Amino acid sequence: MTTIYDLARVTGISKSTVSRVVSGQGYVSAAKRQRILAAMRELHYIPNQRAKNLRRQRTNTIGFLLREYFPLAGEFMDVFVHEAARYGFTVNVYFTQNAETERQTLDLLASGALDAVFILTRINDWDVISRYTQFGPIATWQRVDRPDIYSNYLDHYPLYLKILEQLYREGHRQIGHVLSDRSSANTQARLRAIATFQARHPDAAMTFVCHFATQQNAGKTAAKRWLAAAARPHAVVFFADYVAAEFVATLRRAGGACPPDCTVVSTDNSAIAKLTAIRTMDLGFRSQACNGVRYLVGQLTDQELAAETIRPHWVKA
Amino acid sequence: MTTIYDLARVTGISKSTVSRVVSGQGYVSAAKRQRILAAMRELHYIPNQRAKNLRRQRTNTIGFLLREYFPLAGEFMDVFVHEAARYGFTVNVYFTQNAETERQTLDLLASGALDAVFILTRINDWDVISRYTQFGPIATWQRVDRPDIYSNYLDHYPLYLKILEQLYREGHRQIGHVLSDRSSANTQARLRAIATFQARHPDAAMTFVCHFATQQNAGKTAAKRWLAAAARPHAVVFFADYVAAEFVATLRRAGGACPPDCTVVSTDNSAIAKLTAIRTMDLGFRSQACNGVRYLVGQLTDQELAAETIRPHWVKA
DNA sequence: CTGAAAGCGCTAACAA
DNA sequence: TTGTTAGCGCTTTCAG
Repeated sequence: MTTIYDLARVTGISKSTVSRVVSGQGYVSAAKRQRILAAMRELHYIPNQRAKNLRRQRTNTIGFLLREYFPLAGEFMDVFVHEAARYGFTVNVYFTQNAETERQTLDLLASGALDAVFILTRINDWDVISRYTQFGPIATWQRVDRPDIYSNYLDHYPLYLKILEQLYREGHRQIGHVLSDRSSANTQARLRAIATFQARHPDAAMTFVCHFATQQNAGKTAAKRWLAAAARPHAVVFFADYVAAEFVATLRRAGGACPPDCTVVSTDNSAIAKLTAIRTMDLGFRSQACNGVRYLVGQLTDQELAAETIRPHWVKA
Repeated sequence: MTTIYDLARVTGISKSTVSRVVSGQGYVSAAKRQRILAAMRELHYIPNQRAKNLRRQRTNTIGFLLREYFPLAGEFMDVFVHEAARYGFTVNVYFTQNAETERQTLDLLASGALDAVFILTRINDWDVISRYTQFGPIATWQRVDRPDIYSNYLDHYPLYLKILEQLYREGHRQIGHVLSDRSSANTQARLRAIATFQARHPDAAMTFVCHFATQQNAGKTAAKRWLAAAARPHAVVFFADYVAAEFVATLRRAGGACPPDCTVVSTDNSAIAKLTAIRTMDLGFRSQACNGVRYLVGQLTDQELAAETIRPHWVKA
């Protein structure tokens, strides 16, 4: 490993001048710069990142935290990593699994291993997570209203209402709902939308409602319940494309087809929706990923990076 | 930020003794240990990772390189990150995009930002990549035979032959092939299997062969070709579940169904195959991910970590 | 068992 | 424009 010290020794120029050339900061005479540059090439000099990190108190690394893997997480990460790279940041992935591990991972912020953290799906209370903002900026995909945690969320209430109204217009009077965990803010918004819709249209039956904490097997279970239901809803709205796709696949295995047996609607616009031809509404996760990065980078570099505007829209099949 | 120095000052004990307690290395009297431990708690001490990294010439970070995202990459990473975490390593994700960027990313090995590198999909020649092994161990998902780069590959030749024989046994005499890039070692193995099969069964027609460099839109294009083909093969084997799924979706949009119009077989055992009920053979990518991690960690920590044996098998739909 | 001291490789304030 | 110097926070000999 060639170091800056070697370059200084070989060229007979001081370490600091070499450092100036290497980092491109400060004035150096053309003659010396050339000599140093030549030596750099000759000795295959590559600056030591670890030393830089210690010295500058930065690692240019963002932690990407999620409880566990789900297909959309991969697509989200794709966008996130690309956007971070644009600003010279790299992304470290962590599966948090439980509250304890999540806290330990957040400690990496305090230890200086991470400059910032993005939480795709959380475990601990926001109060707990919030404490870590003293060590670095935190952003999340989830919906929170806190001054210290950035959340680029969308209110699901009007959107869900829009979906329901659309189905009503198409003639559906029995609509099922497959929702995420009850505690999630988005689920609560959707439940409120259901209540509003119900009040508006007393002729619509909204009795089929399921909740799932994870995406794994949710679609399968929902399909079984649908098959066993006394009054099967002819339209079901899902909280994730993956779950919707699993629902469709399970139904198909049981000899059904969606449609006509059941109209399936979801809200991600993921690769899976495209493949399985599920009707889906794009809620702008790609923009949310970009905005998350921009907020974090903005905080770290003390600048205001413009956020992309999220435009939810139906994806034509 | 509390440092080891603060702890020393507060307790009146030397830095080195504090360090011994913090790192758990070396002998320290019970009394002093208690005093230090108490101070650590009181001052919320968290060791600085950047300083540690510089000092120990290690970051405990593995770089995960891929050209671009594809659904299976996400599932692969899921396993990879979990396995790395078991050994105390964290994973940094990089999209390499072009040869130049890939080289720059490999430079991170030389800069000490990364301890080791795993290459899911490469761009540069192995000769180029090989040079970086002087800076740290390199493993890959791709098939290579080199002493310095670890590759936990599977010979696709016998497996592909097995798939073809199975289809033949089921009565198929016209089999199509959707393959990856011609330059890939796996594709070459599959082409050899096709040749062998052809020689063995002259009554089988193997005229439908497509090659695709990326997974994006490959299935769609293949479907269009299939629809336009003079003699449509009633069975097609794909190099990736995602591509197979896109093929099926495109055909379905055109009014077809697989089966009976076309039997679709693939080789990943991904989440998508499960959702779309595609017949697929598990080639053990999960084990390959684990083995990749184990090799790299083994090299870094100078031990021999047992590799999982890969057992390819049909996945029952 | 403990402390002093050297140093990982780089940066930046300050002086010249 | 350049060099000297003082660290960043931690680990690890080496004496004591």
